[in-house]
Amino acid sequence: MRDTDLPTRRLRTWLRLLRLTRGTENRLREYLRVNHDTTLPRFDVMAALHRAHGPVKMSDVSRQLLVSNGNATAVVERLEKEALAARVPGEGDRRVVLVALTEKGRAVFEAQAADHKAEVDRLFSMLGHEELNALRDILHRVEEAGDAPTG
Amino acid sequence: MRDTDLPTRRLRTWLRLLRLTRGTENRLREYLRVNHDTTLPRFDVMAALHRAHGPVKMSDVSRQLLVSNGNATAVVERLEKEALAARVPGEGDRRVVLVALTEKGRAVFEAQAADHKAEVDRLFSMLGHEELNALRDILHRVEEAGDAPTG
DNA sequence: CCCTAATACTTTAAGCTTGAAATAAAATCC
DNA sequence: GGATTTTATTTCAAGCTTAAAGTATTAGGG
Repeated sequence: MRDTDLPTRRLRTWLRLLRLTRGTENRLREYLRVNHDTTLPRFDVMAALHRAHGPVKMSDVSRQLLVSNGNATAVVERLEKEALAARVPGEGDRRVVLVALTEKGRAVFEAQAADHKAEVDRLFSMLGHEELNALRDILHRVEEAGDAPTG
Repeated sequence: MRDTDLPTRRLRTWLRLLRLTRGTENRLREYLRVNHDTTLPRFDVMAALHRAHGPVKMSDVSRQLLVSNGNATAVVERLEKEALAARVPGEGDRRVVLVALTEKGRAVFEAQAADHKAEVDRLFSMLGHEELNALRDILHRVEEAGDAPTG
């Protein structure tokens, strides 16, 4: 396959990338389910809230996670039902709704996050600094392209 | 961030990879919806059937796409309802169910696939042979690891 | 052979996700 | 400053997805 044209190579690479991502997500989902009785969407939203060190607009949650508005609403609703997150009305703009982790949510997330990081480390243990550098350069190149898929 | 430790770098790289994949999937979903009135799961299943050049076991579909058995059943059911795919009972083993594209399904898919490939080519147009080579090496390294997430 | 275990698939309940419509509030424009 | 448009969020219907339980069939071990 030495002379494969670029479009074909790009397609094949994308399919392999997608497969790697799906497989990794499956492992992490299983890990979070078995060890922390939670799901990836919940974990992702809590991670976004934790990262922010304070209340976050609903729209920022969905923008960051690249999911729809309705999705953010739904997941936050479930987190609220378990007292892991709480909604606060926006101060200046009354259309805005802010979300933040509760005390309980912060504690629960930090325990999950430590384990999650260790699991990711294990899943990608075959990649050292050199490979990570190469991957960093490629991701950077994709992200900086005007119509970058990551917005 | 020059001295970031490996576990942290692996986690950050994974998060960026996930973001790239989600963004790309969002674009392709939108593209298929607008231009071909179909969805990614349907497209993925049809691609697996098309690739096989003949009937495929249900279990092979789910294994290939890294989704659950029940999911494969559900998506195939919808494809069947639109006469794009058809189920055939397995010959030797009566537990087995085989699936294949119909004539219509094959024609429909081939049109979709050509456009899909062009769109992927566009989304990754910033990657040339050199970057694809680097990415190929990294993916290969991950895949060949014993506990590779891609199974 | 018959019993048990393993395999292939489907069904079900619950949760996830999207796109579009609905609601509400703020910004813009005569 | 009242009408229109834009922005922020929620609601809704439909489809996607999983994990677990259920059904049917085959394989293996006395």
